[in-house]
Amino acid sequence: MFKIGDFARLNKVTVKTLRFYDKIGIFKPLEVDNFTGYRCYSAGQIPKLNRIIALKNMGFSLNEISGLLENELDGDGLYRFLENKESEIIRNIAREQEQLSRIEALKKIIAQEDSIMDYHVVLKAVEPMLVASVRDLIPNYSEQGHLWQELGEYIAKYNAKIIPPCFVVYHQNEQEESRIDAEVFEPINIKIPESDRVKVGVFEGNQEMACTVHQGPYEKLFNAYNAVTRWIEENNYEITGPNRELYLKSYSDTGDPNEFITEIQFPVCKM
Amino acid sequence: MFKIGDFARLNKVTVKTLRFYDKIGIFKPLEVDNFTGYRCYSAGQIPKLNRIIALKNMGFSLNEISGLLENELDGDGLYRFLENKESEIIRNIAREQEQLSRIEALKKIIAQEDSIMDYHVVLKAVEPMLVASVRDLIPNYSEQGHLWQELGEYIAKYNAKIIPPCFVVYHQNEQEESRIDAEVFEPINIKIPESDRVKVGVFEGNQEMACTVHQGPYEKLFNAYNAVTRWIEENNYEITGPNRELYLKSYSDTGDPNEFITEIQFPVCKM
DNA sequence: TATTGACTCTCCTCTACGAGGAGGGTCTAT
DNA sequence: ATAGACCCTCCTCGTAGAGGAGAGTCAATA
Repeated sequence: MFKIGDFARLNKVTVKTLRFYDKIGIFKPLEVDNFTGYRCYSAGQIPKLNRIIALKNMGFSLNEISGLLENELDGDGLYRFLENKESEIIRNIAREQEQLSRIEALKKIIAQEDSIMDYHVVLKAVEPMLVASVRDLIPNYSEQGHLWQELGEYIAKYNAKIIPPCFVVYHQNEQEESRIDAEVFEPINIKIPESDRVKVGVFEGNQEMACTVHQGPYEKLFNAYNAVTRWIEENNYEITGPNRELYLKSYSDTGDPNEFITEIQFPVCKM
Repeated sequence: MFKIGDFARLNKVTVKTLRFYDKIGIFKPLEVDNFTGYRCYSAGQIPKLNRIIALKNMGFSLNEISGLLENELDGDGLYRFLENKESEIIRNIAREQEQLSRIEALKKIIAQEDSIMDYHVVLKAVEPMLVASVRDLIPNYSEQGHLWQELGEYIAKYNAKIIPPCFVVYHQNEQEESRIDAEVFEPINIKIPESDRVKVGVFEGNQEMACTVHQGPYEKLFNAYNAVTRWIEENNYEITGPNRELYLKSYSDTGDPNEFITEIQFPVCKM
């Protein structure tokens, strides 16, 4: 018979651990002195404690272990249990590899240009949403005000409500290189009729969008584009469609272009 | 200005998360209505939130992140910080690879012989300890009683105290194959003189010992040996010295060999 | 026999990152 | 006026113990 300290030394666990295992009922002392409360362990209990430690070293939680020890499941059940835990661990490792690749990407950035963390890229899922849109060719990026006006008036006419933020998609424009094929979108709350200029429908979502946020005038937006496309490359993602520009704070909110907030989103998937 | 729900939707985090970040002070709303307590966020805060999320995706804790955001450390400091986190993640991955290899080993065992978890092998560190020992050639494993008696009497003569458990090391015996070169050990509490039969000294420890516990008569001990050596092989360890047999419960504690408890320990290192 | 040091007991708080829910106040549209 | 959607604070819960306070117990020594 061992007192708790000796038993702990023998099995290379702490006294705290043994008391904790007693408390949660996974491994109880053989007997407890009624008067002093001293715990008493026997050598015959060592195999069970060893089992617990071995399973813990395989990554099982104490909850899972006590289930395993009590349920006495058959070979097949145990086998499936082990395989589940394996795939869980494999998922964890994959997540950690992702973390490593993101850290590597950031390291490269600060090593090269010492521009410390101006942009941070995150992955988000974007839900499908009901939108109204107007698409047209414009001579340059600045001249899209009339499209917004046209779209806003149309939505107002039908008493729909705009759910910010609004955004733009720049389509590939192969025929005409001098002008930009822009489509401006407003998310709305109810379905309204279409016209030949205004399309209404559900804008599909994307499970993975690589996003970053730019603060300042639109002339410097290219920095944000550089940051995202670089991140996408260095973390081994691929662009799977046209990107969006979300206007989170713009002319209608402030007069100072330094306060403009714009989010860039690229639909991507892991290569 | 956004209410908490809108801001959460926009950034793909939960309301709970924003409230929590407010509470721990890592990301506070721009302003809080004095009367209603409603939190109010602005678009200008999105870059900071994005930074937080990006760093979280690299595996940093919120504590580390708030340190990073406040301290504004230079490129070098940040670089070292990133490298520390990388090596931490790499250690985690290594640990999980270990878990996988142990699970694989267990899977093989239950697939092959369906002997469900009779033995569990764990790694322990063993401390150096003061011991007295007697070494001799014996005709077979059972005939070691006289060695124990000789050792016990010698120790008693010098009033030293025995600190269980006692153990045996079976040395390689090249000259004489018919007899076994056994050395029996008792850990003791004080230094006593040596004799030509009894050696006294510090028995060196081992950082890594692969251990398992056998319950039952000594005739079946070979099963435990099989389990350990197999585990060592399948988890890519190497045996680095002679093994020990610890008698945790034996003749002196019980008359029933089915209650004997014996631990097998092999010093190993990762290949 | 008294004391000392090593050991043990219970009970409390702490860790990280929120999730889930209770109970109650607020806003907006019908 | 009311319903539904929001918002607030405060509480508990999970992992696997670690750390410490305050008090009781045991064995050996002075």
